[in-house]
Order: sequence, then C-alpha cells, then structure tokens
Amino acid sequence: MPELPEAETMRRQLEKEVGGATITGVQVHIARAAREQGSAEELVELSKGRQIDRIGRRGKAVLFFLDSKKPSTLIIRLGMTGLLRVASPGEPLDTHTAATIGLRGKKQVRFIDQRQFGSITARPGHDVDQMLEFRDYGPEPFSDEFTPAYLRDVLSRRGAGIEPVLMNQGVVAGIGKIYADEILFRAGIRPNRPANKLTGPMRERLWQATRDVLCEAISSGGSSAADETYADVYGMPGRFQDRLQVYQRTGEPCRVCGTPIRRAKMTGGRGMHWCPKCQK
DNA sequence: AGTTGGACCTGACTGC
DNA sequence: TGCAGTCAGGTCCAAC
Repeated sequence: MPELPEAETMRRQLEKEVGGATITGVQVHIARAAREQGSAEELVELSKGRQIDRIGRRGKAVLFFLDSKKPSTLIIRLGMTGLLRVASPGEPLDTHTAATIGLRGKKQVRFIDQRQFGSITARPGHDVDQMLEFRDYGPEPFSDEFTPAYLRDVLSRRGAGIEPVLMNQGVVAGIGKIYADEILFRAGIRPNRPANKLTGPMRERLWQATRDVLCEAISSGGSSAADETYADVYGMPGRFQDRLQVYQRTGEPCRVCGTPIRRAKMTGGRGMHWCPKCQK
C-alpha cells in the first residue's frame, strides 16, 4: 500500500513531469473518489485553469499546490491501492481510473484506485495544516519537531501496542503496515509492546529506525510487495520489497538470526509480523 | 482522551 | 468448475 516512501517517490516524479503545467480540468470517473468534496463542480472550479506551482506531500497524501495568486490545493489521498500515473490523453483508461487531471500540452495525470479507499479533493488556500484532513496530523518524520523527546511525550500517554500507535497519523504522519513492521524490526521492539513501556534506549532506536527505514525506502523507490499494486508514475515497481525483513515473511527465517518470522493479529484486527528473538 | 471494533471496497485465495 | 466465505488494510465512526 502506498505509504510515505511511495507517496514521496510519486511526488518527486510528478514535480519533474508536470511541475509548472496548467490544469485544463479534472474529470471524475468514479464518483466515490470525490466523496469528500462538496460537489464535482467545486473540484473543477478550484483547479481548472490554475498552474501547478509545486507538488508537495503530507504523510501519505500527494498535494498539488495551485496558482499562488488564487491559491488552492488538490489533495490526493492514496488509501490502500491509490496510484498516480502520467499518461497521454490517447492511452486507454485503466478500469480503476477514479479521476483524470487534464493538463495543457501532451500529458495528463491519472488517479487509479482499485479498492476505492483513496480520494481526490480540492481545498481553497495552501495552508494544509488548517485543512480538515490534516488538522490532527502529527509531525512529518523528517521534520525538526519529530525528536526522541517528542516521542517520549507522545508515547507516555499511550497504553496501546506500539505498532498501532506508530501507524496513527496523529502521532507521526506517513507510516502504514509495511513500514511499521519494518521500523519495529530495525528498532528491535515487539509490535505489541505497550507504547508507554518503551525504555529510553528503545525510543531512541525507534526514532532512528523510523528515519533510516523511510529514507532507505525512498531511495529504493518504495515497495511493491507480492500482493501490492504499487507502481510509480511511469508504471515501474519499487525495489524496497527485496529488502523487507519481516513484512509478508511469515514462517521464513529471520535474516539476522534465522528464527521463523511470526505473524499475529494486533488489536484492531490488522496483521503484524515480527522476529520473536530479535524484537523485545 | 485513548482504545477498540466494525464498515467501507475489490481481487486473490481457500474449501467444499 | 463454481461459488460462498475469508482476508488484506487506510481511515472514519461509534461505543466504551
């Protein structure tokens, strides 16, 4: 599923491919994709004729910052299976194309979303932190606000397992199942350890592992694991799946100690993967 | 306030 | 072969 590294990979590619282009219109093919917008007309009104100043990202969402004189922001939340693809208007539409962003010139951006958990929404202004969808978001993992001291404060109030806490976008933005599993392996912490029971050294390792794992995943162009649909804006898969240590490796030997990787459901019903020997 | 479980959604997979 | 049931998880919502 697209998490921060996949969203960041697409952001960088889009910046290069369509940065500076002018939007000629937005066409919604699957109405559900625009469910967070007041109306489809509003989506077009807030984006048509405006130039893409910059492509941004907040957590797992890709942001198109439009027209600084009459600012608005196009928000693509990728959900489980959302993808952005650069295409030419003549190419046949994928069955799951939820929306098409038309551009002046020879390109368009397509939002493809098989499971329809993603969304496309336009909001007035550029102040993302004030917008409904991001108001309660925690810091970006690479920001100055994300520090071991911040983790100490925020985790001290949480008695739930560290994995669901790490996946809570209000705690830190951009982490989903794949990277939560991988970060906790790297930090040597069991996913069901209560968040407020992490030791100081554990919090330090968690902080470091969060940044290291996400950084390496971005460098590898994200993960396209076995049951994942993820591919970049050119349709190319990521390369980080080859370096996964625990995610989707149930029963396979830990690459560090050889112990079979375990899988169990955490509270909330999601699966977690961990090495029973390396993670405490 | 924080935690938990259910709902949404589709394709892949399992079992009879 | 076919078909019902289950699973996967990002995010929101309601209940405790």
